[in-house]
Amino acid sequence: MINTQIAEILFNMASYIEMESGKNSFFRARALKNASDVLSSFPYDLSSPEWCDVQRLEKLQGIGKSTAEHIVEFIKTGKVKDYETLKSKSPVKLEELLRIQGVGPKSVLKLYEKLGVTDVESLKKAALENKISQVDGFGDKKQSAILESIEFAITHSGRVSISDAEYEINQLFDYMKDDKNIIQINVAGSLRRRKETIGDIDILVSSSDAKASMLHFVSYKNIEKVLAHGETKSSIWLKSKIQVDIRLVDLDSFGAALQYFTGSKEHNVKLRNIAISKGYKLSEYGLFTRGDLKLKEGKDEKKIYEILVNNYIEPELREDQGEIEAASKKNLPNLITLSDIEGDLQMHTTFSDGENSIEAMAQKGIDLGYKYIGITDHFGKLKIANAISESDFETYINAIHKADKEIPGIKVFASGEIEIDKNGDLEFDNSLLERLDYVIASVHFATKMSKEDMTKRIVKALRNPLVKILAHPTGRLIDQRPGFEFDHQEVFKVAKEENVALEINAHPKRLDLNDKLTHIAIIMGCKVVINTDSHSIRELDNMRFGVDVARRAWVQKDSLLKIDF
DNA sequence: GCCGTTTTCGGCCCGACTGTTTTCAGTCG
Repeated sequence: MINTQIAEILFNMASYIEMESGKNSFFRARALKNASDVLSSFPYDLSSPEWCDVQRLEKLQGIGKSTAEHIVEFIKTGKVKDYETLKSKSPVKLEELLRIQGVGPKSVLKLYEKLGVTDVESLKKAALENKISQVDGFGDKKQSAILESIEFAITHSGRVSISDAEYEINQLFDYMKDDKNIIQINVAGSLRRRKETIGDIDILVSSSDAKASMLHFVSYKNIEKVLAHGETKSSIWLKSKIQVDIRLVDLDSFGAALQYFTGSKEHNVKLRNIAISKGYKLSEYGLFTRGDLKLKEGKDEKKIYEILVNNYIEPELREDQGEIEAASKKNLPNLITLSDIEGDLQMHTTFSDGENSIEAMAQKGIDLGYKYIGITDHFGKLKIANAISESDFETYINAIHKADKEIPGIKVFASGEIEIDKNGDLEFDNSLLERLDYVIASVHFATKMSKEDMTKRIVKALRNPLVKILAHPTGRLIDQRPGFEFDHQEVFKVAKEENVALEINAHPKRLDLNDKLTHIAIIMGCKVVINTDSHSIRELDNMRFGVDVARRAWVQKDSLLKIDF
């Protein structure tokens, strides 16, 4: 998305400015970084006509005239002149060097001036030649830390999926339980906010013996390297290349610390300002009355929210997307939970590319407490997915009907995932499709169309009365490929008119629609349906990741698809 | 560069940790 690109440019501009030694450069840089944060969590497409406007953008908190002009310039020309100038004036490849942990703009400047370091390659060379440790302010430890960070950066792609992060944290928590000094332990940060990808994992611990608990943490067997080991804060790299930061806090501050370290940064800034306006000071140590600095509340996160904004705000909402205002007006959404999910309407069996039988999927559905499942094997020309042909149709639908009849305790719907062809038609005999309980339509091929053509293609499929669900609407794969381009607003509008539910695909690689688009869709009145798109019984457990997306998108029960087929 | 019950100038969050120092700068979150 273009928002991310612009946010990245602003961040990079800030880093170049930070390298300058001008009087105000520190604050100019911070302002740009702040603007970058605002844009990276901004839910609307900045390139849309309503937002690509300097005067409109300037009204956003943290965006001033100059940043607004950069944004519009980038959308119109694909470049920001000031950024190009900064880059061309600078002798170093700053963006590349800053990916090395522990290396910041000041170090880059010094290493360039003293050693002529301009990129990661020359940085590595200087370290191997033992030159970095000779520079003022650097030493042996710093030099070897830089070398290790370079190695790490090569093998570490950046963010990991929420499912990988969750797997790691479960293992680590099992280990931490062996330390009997621990009174309380919680995950914080973006994992607690249930973001789709996680940069690093933050955990918070209260212990009767802080020193011992910290030692226990840094002795974990899956550690690749201990980055920091202090009294109240330590950081490690796991062998799986995920960074974990731990904080030790007093039980009396636990709620405040949990609030603080859960973030997001933007949410916290706003909450702290509310605290100030109400005569308090909020920090990770507690909520204090401003004059005498008396502790008002620290232990209980819920109470802090209640004092400041009348209502507890769920972690998934803490992105400064209006949740603080909504809380103050007692207008927060009543978020769905996993127990609101009554079934799963997209899954594949051995009839196409799945691993398990219809019966096995149904049994697992029963175990999960579902009222229904929908079998949606691939149909038509998708050879790669072993799709069901028109001549196989009879066998397939009979097998589902048989399972539905013979397995008590769950309704098994007969359905299929049908490809939307380039023209927007369903790639299968529609008279056969009519015999299914519902049709789930999706795009897998010919995705490199113009935005206009793709919009027309999807809209035409939505107008087909057989189609009840649009599966993984954007086709994105997290960290692998961006979604295909189409006019989201137009598609959502038609989905609402035609009563087609938009899928939140719960597979951790997809999570499509994402939180931002889902939020826009439900505001426009669309229904959403969370499906796992499972290809095995194991994957049916992924439902929770879809629920995370829905919660982050403010989805309440009345926005979920109600079965009427 | 951004912002404003301190509103067009003057201030901007801050604490922990590390490494290199002997009181502090840089980085990170």
